[in-house]
Amino acid sequence: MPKAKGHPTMLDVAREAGVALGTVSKVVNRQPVGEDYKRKVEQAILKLGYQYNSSGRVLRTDRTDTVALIIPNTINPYFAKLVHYINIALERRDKKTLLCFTDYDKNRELEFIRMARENQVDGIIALTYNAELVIPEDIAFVTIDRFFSVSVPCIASDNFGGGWLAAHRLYDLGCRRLAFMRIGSSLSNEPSKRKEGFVAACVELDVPFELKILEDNAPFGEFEAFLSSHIQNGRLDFDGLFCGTDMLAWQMIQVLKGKGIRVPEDVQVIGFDGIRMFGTLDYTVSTIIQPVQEIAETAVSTVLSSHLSTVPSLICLPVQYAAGGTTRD
Amino acid sequence: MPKAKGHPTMLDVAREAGVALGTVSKVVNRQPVGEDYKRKVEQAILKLGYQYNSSGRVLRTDRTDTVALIIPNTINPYFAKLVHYINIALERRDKKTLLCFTDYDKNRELEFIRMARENQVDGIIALTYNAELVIPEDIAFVTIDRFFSVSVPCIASDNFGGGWLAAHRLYDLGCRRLAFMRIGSSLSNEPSKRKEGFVAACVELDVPFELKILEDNAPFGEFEAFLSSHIQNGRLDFDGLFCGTDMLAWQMIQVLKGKGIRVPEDVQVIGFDGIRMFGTLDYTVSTIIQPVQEIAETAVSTVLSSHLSTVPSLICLPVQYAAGGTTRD
DNA sequence: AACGGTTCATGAAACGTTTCATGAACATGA
DNA sequence: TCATGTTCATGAAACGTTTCATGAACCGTT
Repeated sequence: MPKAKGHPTMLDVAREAGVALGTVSKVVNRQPVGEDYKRKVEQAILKLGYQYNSSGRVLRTDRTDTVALIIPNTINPYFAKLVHYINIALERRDKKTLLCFTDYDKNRELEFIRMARENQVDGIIALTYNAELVIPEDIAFVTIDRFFSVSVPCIASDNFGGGWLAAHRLYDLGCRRLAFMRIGSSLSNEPSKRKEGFVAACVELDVPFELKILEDNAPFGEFEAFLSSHIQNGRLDFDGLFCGTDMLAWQMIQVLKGKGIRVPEDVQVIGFDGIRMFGTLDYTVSTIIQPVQEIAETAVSTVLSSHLSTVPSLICLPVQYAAGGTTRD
Repeated sequence: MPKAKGHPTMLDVAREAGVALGTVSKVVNRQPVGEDYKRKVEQAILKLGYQYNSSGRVLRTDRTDTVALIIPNTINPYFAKLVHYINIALERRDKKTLLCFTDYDKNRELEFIRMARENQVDGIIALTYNAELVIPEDIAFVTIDRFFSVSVPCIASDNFGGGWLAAHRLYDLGCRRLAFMRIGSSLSNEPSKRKEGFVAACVELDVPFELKILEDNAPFGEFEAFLSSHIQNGRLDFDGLFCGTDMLAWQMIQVLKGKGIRVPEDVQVIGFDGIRMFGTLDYTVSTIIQPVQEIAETAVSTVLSSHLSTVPSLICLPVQYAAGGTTRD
């Protein structure tokens, strides 16, 4: 008779079935077991309503089948998409997702990493803006969009190529004077390379260009002032604008419209990310699409295999251009 | 000397410090311990680089400090906000979030619940569209936006009141003929009450109204056909439109504009949710704002206390109206 | 000095699983 | 028939923590 206490255990099942504890374990784990033993165990499991309890295995084997995911939030649709596809990719491999939103708070990040280690996670995937973060060496760690060191694999899209592509596309669409805008100057991460690619293409095309990079918490009005300073007699003195993110592009388009500048007639605008309005509609700005699903898939497969082999230190995945009505294509 | 094998354990710390195992446990758990003992243990922890391992505690106490969260996706910004605030609320209580995106797939839901139980989670918070879901009785369970039974607490915003408010607001803004649109007819859940509230207000105000409810996977064109059928000589025969979600409202506004109907001059439109474009900007449609943060907070506190007391079976949280440029206020 | 009361260190037992050395049972080949 | 392999059930040990009964040490009171 099973103990009056909590749920029945493998031992209870073994007694009920008249077999050994180890046999029950094998049946539960689908290891080879004689037919009649298997049948007896399965009947006992049904009869007692036995439920597997993973805590025993975790203690014994240190295997939790859990990956921790660190990301600032899901309010930003790019992050939301990442979280989604990472969870899907993990689930397909029968792994669980332990979630942490940092809200850009360093302490929450550190606290969570400590907690994740306490919980014996199989690995950590992190998208962090904390430049000083010390990556633990003894745990599988993969970063997204930020390169730390050759021993920590970083997954990102081809930001340089994306910037290059944006400039070329604007040029091909007839623009002869370009501008780039971005917010967030303090941290040098992979997305910073969007500017580098843009500049490289401008130089290569021998086309004049402007750069405007605001500090992280700069007042929004500074962008407006920048635009105003480039307007003479109601005309903008550049005809192609590349923004670091779709969200910024969207905001700039509102400002431009407010000033009577037409998009795409007077100025063509390209953003970055490939974010759809409300997650389902057409692209609302012309954009460089990040391959979010592939980034997620790669991050997951990398973090799960990083203990096996020497892993690449930086993986750049190809981006794609998509017209969205803010360019003349 | 600690065993050559893995990380040092409490027992290693105890030996190093020359105290008993239980004493180390007390220090780690901040239970009262004599000053000198405490000091010795802390030194030993530092010296050995001891790291707490939660698997022992989980096995012994069945306490994982983990709550499972089941939600269709984070692509939908309303879900994304919920996930965010639920995680924040859990983290504030030192709980971890185990995440599952179902993508509206029943099997994934069931599989995840089984897994969550195996992992001894402290509770489950679920936003599900699976009407036939059988809620396990032996685990703390809280639902969002869908009522199952009196024994399963459900958290939602005041959907009826929101529908009522939308109709009243449209009336107060001068509308004298209203329409309601929604997608998803198969399931009767809390958000379905938006229509009920809307209808109740229309009856109360004695104002004529139309209802258009599409099946879950109906082609988008049916909405367009519905609108077309209400246009005579380039004029819409209703002047106030309430949509079940902001996303639908946004889509309808695009369609209306395409047909030369001006918003809000010719028809005023109110949505539901309070979703901001890109998560940061002003409301892009006039809307009934759901108190997402309060919903999250309430769901978390309910699921964590549901073993203590008898809990309410349905909690409705107040909504709020916000103008967003698609109404004349 | 004796006694009751309080505080707190001690260390063994228990949690539910996996793993592994052992040996039983049986099959194969000479 | 015996030697040799092969398969597979057995059950004890181990994983790292919490908990609890025990008793030592100390304090204040009579």
